[in-house]
Amino acid sequence: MNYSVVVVDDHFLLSQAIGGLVQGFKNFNVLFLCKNGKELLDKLNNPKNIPDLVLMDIKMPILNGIETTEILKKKFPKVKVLALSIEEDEYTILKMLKAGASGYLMKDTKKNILEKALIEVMQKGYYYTNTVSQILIDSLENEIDTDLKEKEIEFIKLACTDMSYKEIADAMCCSYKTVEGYRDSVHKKLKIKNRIGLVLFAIHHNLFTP
Amino acid sequence: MNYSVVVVDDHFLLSQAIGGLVQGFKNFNVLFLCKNGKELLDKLNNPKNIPDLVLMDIKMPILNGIETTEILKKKFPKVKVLALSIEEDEYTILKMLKAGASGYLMKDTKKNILEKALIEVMQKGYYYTNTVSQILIDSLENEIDTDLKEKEIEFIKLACTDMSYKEIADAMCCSYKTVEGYRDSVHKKLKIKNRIGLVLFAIHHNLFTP
DNA sequence: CAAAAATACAGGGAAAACCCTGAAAATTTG
DNA sequence: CAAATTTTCAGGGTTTTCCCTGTATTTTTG
Repeated sequence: MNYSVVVVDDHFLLSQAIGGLVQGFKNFNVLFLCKNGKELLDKLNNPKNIPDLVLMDIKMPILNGIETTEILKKKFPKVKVLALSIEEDEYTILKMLKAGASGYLMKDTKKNILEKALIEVMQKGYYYTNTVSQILIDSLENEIDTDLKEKEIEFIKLACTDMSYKEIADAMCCSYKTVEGYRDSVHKKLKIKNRIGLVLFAIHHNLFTP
Repeated sequence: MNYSVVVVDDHFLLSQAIGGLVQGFKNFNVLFLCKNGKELLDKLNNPKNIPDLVLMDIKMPILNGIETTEILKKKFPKVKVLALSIEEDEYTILKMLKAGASGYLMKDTKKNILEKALIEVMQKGYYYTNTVSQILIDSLENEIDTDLKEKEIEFIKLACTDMSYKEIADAMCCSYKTVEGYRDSVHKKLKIKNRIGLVLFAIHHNLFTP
């Protein structure tokens, strides 16, 4: 059995190099490479381009890994997604797995682990490292209260620019006092004490990419 | 002639994959891989480990690419350094070239460009893409006033946390008014209008890694 | 060594951010 | 449809940030 793989990553050298590694594995061949999620989804309109597995980076321009995975799994549930990211952040990992990824490989992954992961995902349907499993278990216990509303997320993204809250209110077409309300609830939910903390949270949790 | 290459990058898959690419090039072989600058410098204490060329990432834990290159070029001026980074930020590129790098490859570099760059660096002594050349020219014209003082850089790093300026003053063992002075001069130099802008600048220019 | 420049710090005022309480208006739900 | 909840927004006060002018103190430089 031979499996086709697509690598999606905006870092060209990385995707090309990973493609090379995958091509070297038994039973796997690389179909093509993509620079971002948009490019991948466009390509998949042609049935010839549908792979068995997608190796997907998370931080990407235009359409990131989480959004791309959500759309991809809706349209093509059979295509397996293996997340491949530099960041090892709990929140992001959970988001990616919720979106439908079958596994999550970190930046310190070695060649033979990549091969093992590819094989297990195609055969068992999933591959979780110990670190990822532990995060999953912890998340069940803690039940992280991070169900941010749409408006709150929109606010956070704007709070990551050098706009004042008054300017943010204009941009969101609402009162300045409403923006203060968003800020207060976000501060409470995320246990953050000021706007700098909010920016750092947003970056770490991929709500905002600087 | 056969040249030895060392790859320094905290992203294991990337360094391994790039190592694979380089190993495939004529006249080049990979000596070893490193996870950060500290690891590289330690290894170089053994004369057997001194390569002809180092492919160096910039964002790394412990010791970053700029600092590592500075130390490396002082101790071993003959070793060529080729920067290999995800970020294409003017300030960082200039810093890296000033530190002694013989070239700067961006994230969209392709396999054959990498080979060409390696060959040119070893033969001509340098390799600059059009983008990098343009940045160099622009910098000469604009003479970017970004010679931040030590204290200002220390301040910026602290301003990237959720500390108040009062707390920063305590941390820096100086008056609150002095901290305000640092802030004002930094705002002026970098043409920034508030603390969020400063954080974003610091991230983009690798003064701070979130 | 004197002039110039850089550095550390102050006063004081305006703007923005922070943080309560509370109350219409809209939405969800039994 | 009425009750409960969520969302939007207001008043008002405190703290922090921002920004100006100005002045000793130290350092650099001709």
